[in-house]
Parts: sequence; C-alpha cells; structure tokens
Amino acid sequence: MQTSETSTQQESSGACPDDDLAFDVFSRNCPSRGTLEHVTGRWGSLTVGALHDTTFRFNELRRRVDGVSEKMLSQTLHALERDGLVQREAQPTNPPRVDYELTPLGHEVAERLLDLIHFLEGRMPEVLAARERYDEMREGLGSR
Amino acid sequence: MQTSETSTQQESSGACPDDDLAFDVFSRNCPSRGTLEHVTGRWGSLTVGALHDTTFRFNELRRRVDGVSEKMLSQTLHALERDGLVQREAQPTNPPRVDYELTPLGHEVAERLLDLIHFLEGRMPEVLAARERYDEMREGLGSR
DNA sequence: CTGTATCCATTCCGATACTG
DNA sequence: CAGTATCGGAATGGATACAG
Repeated sequence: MQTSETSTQQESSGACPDDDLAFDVFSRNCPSRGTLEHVTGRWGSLTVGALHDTTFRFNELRRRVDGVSEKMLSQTLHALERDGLVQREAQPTNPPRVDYELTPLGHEVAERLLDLIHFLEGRMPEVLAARERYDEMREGLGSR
Repeated sequence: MQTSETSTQQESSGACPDDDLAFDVFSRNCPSRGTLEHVTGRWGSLTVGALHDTTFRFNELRRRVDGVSEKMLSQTLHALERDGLVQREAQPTNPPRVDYELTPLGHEVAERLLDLIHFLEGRMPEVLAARERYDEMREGLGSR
C-alpha cells in the first residue's frame, strides 16, 4: 500500500519550503503538489465533494461516487485521512460500522472544490458547444 | 491522439443531461466529469493556474509547469482548448510563435482553481502535521 | 459490513527521435 | 521554436477472492 508519490518522489535541485516564501505547487518537489493531487484527483474531488453534505459509510460512499472501485475508494480515503482532510470514525460493533466525515480543514477545501464543480456543471453547455466547434474544424482539414 | 475519454467512453444506462436537471459530476457518464478531470488533472490544474496571470508560449509554459513533458503539455493543452478554456494563437512567422491564453470562461475556472490552490498552499503546515501524526501512529501498531 | 491482497488489462507518461 | 510519433516502463484502476 503506497500513496503513489511517497515512493516515486525523489529530491532534485531546489526544494520549495526551504525559503519562508511558502509552498509553491509549481515546483516539482513541493509537498503541496501531492496534496493538491489527492484533492483534485479523479476520485479525490468527488469523495471530498460528497462528504461535504453529510457523513457516509464506506459502501454508501461507494454508491454515491458512481463508478469508483473498492480499491480506489479505500486508497483515496487513506490519502485524504493522512492529509488531515477526512476523519475516520470506527465503531467496534458487530457488524462493524465505519463513518467518514470531513475535518474542519476538509470542509474548507470542499467548499472551494464544490464552487469549482458547480461552476463547471453550470457552464457545460458552453463547453459542449466549444467541443463541437473544435471537432468540426478538425475533420474539415483532415489528416486521414 | 486521443483525449483519453473520447475513446474509452461508452454510454451505459442513464445519462445525466437527459433530464433538464443538468450535469451532475457524480454520475459516471456525465460529460461534466470529463471536463472536471481536464481542469483538475495533474497537469491541467497547473496549466490553467499558470495561464491565469499571463499568456505563455509553449516552452515558457513548459518551464513554468515544472516537471511536465512535451507530450503531456501538448495533450493537456489540446484537451483544454477543446473544452473552450484555452485559446491557441499561432502566428505564421519564422520561427513559428504560438501563444496560449485563457478564454473568459477559462479565467473564471482559473480563479476558482487558484482559490483552492492558494488555500491549500497556505494550510500545508497543518497538512504536514496531520501526516506526521498519521505516520507515527502507524509504526506504533506495526504490521511488519 | 469493512476492508485488504492479488492478478491483470489499460492507461499514463517520460525519453527519444523526427517533422515543419 | 513548436510540436507529433513511437516505444517501453511505471502506475492506475477494476474484478475477484479473501480476512476480520
């Protein structure tokens, strides 16, 4: 089980938190880039978005985030928990019950993420129109 | 050359824009999910973020988005252009000069994205602290 | 129910070489 | 400079089986 960049990551030339000018995502090896990827990743964004409204149990979340596999949801949840955005609450009952919810920090992230998501959803007609224009123009000057 | 979901995508049961309740990213086959992934993807978010401040030429952008390969930048730019977020401006000079800039829609996306990015950058100390706590607790109850 | 472990196909993505 | 084409290794991600 690896968080995908813990092993891949190697230090190169300049780091980013070395000066007190803070964490710049544009630098290759800045840890903020990793967190950004957890949050904006394919399943991360949807998971955080879903948890903004309410807490979920594992399989509830799995149904809400349409298309995610057990493996990916588990992996995503671990990464978010490690970054302090998600809180895992396990109750030692039988059968076991585990609830996932956002931390306060997670909620602040979710707000910003949902703002982006809702904006995009609302502008999809424009996006779709742009796509058609783009695709049309391509067959016009056909290579092949 | 494929945008990675144009070929993968197959229609399954319910679509999401069938009712006029709009585009829900939580549905597996909603086109808004694809656009969200272009925008929030590993290179998409950084590309859009970089272009918010100023226009860039291809190789300038490549240097700004530290770590991106030619191939990925090209691919990312095409996807964003197709979605109507990026405008490509080619001048038929010699040597060729091509400028990339955001469309008005792209700018609105960039604002929201940068809001998220800057928020995360500012909270990295908390994230890093959470990680340490998480990692510590793990070696305590060691499997292995 | 809540996960982890394994297998395997697909995709990603960087390096390189090449075109205009 | 601004890309495209191709290749191969690495990572992603889904299905299944299994464990607590």
